[in-house]
Amino acid sequence: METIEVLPIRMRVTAILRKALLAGEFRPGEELRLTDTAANLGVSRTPVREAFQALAAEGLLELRMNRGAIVVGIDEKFIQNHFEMRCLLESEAVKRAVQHQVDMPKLLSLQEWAETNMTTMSEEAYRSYNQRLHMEIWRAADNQKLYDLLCSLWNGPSNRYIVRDPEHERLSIQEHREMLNRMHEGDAKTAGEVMAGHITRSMYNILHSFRAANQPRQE
Amino acid sequence: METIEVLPIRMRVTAILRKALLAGEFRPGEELRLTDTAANLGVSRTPVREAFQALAAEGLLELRMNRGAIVVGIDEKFIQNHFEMRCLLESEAVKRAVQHQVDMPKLLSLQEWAETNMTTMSEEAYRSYNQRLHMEIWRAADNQKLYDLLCSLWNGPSNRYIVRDPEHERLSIQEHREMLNRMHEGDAKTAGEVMAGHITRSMYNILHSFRAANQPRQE
DNA sequence: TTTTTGAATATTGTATACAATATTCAATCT
DNA sequence: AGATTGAATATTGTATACAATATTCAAAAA
Repeated sequence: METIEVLPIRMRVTAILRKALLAGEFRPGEELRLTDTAANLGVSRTPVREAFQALAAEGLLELRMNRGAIVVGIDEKFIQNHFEMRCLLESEAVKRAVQHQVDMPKLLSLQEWAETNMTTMSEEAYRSYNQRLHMEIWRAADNQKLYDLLCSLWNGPSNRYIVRDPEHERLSIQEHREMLNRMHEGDAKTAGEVMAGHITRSMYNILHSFRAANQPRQE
Repeated sequence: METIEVLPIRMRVTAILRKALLAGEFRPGEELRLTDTAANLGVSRTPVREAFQALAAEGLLELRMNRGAIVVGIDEKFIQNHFEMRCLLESEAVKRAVQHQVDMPKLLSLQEWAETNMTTMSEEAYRSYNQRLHMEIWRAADNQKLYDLLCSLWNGPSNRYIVRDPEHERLSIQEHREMLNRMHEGDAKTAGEVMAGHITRSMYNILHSFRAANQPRQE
């Protein structure tokens, strides 16, 4: 029997606000009022309040006692900070995955699928492949806390593209292949370095589109 | 004018439950019911619910849709996972602190105070010194996300001693001195390694008291 | 006996009520 | 004028009400 999973309102509100915050739809320093936000979304204050607390834990909002939430600005520094942490933790995950029992056949079949369908993949298909590949590595790293930290970072600015970027997807698939080869050889150190390079290049990619979206001062 | 800061109930409930969970006062897998917990603490369900969500984000509880929260077991693996992440991130913070503008005079005066008062320090004084020293390094690392991650890890099993351990405090102060010397010389790599060793030794210390508290099976 | 059903019970998720805190702004004082 | 007070307003934090979902368990069916 198929059960249809409906997310609680709190989750949907969190996702909606997170997306808006990362897209820069609120001004940095702006106050978000519980009552207004709830009214705008057509829900009560309770789930919005809970969403605010989750987003504060993610560093996207700052909660002030009895005075609501203020928007933390998304700037280049913010994006860099996020990616630097992802870089550190993803590299660590790869190294640990090699040392533990990573399921190489599973990773390789996923990778082969992506390489075969590279040119015809939908954006959704690419994102699914990408997430599955990364998460399989996190899982294999065999450290629940590392896994949790990477999951929370995944919701950050890392994976919020303005528009689809086929060239980035092509390069990523190449880098994944390179990394999987090193993992297959048991070369944890090099595999970790390839991952680090992959994340760093992704950062430059995001920073580039961030600048394109924010800098065009038409003087 | 001195203002007395009173924490919201949600915060106090979170702290109380976190402490109890880390102390193993609930059985792993046990269901925590919102209604019962609220009644036990003498508050309404709302702040307890919010505390549950925060603790779930910390990995201490698992929230199930419409079915309350279950207690995640604190075992040696859990403690190791936490410390391994702290080790990775604290080492990184030290290395970055050296490369940025760490306030060495501030750190050194704090350290000198601790060395002078080593034998007479209260537990509270030691904890304050320890936290200030670590946090000053995190701050100097100049990456807000790294700082936030380390703050959240600080609330984990790392800093929950069963009883006071003067020998551990003495060794820690020594290790801090060694690390500060390397930082002062600008040797980021070695300073990071000293930090890693410090955290790892702390882990063994906690694991030891954890075993002492949990293993004594009187057969 | 074992399985299935469904009403009764229990518990959560969301909305709303209420009390406490913060903000605003016009009136008052220096 | 500029600072200060304090009532009116707004907003949050907590409690409670209500609706939806899950669990239990006895009765019916196989």
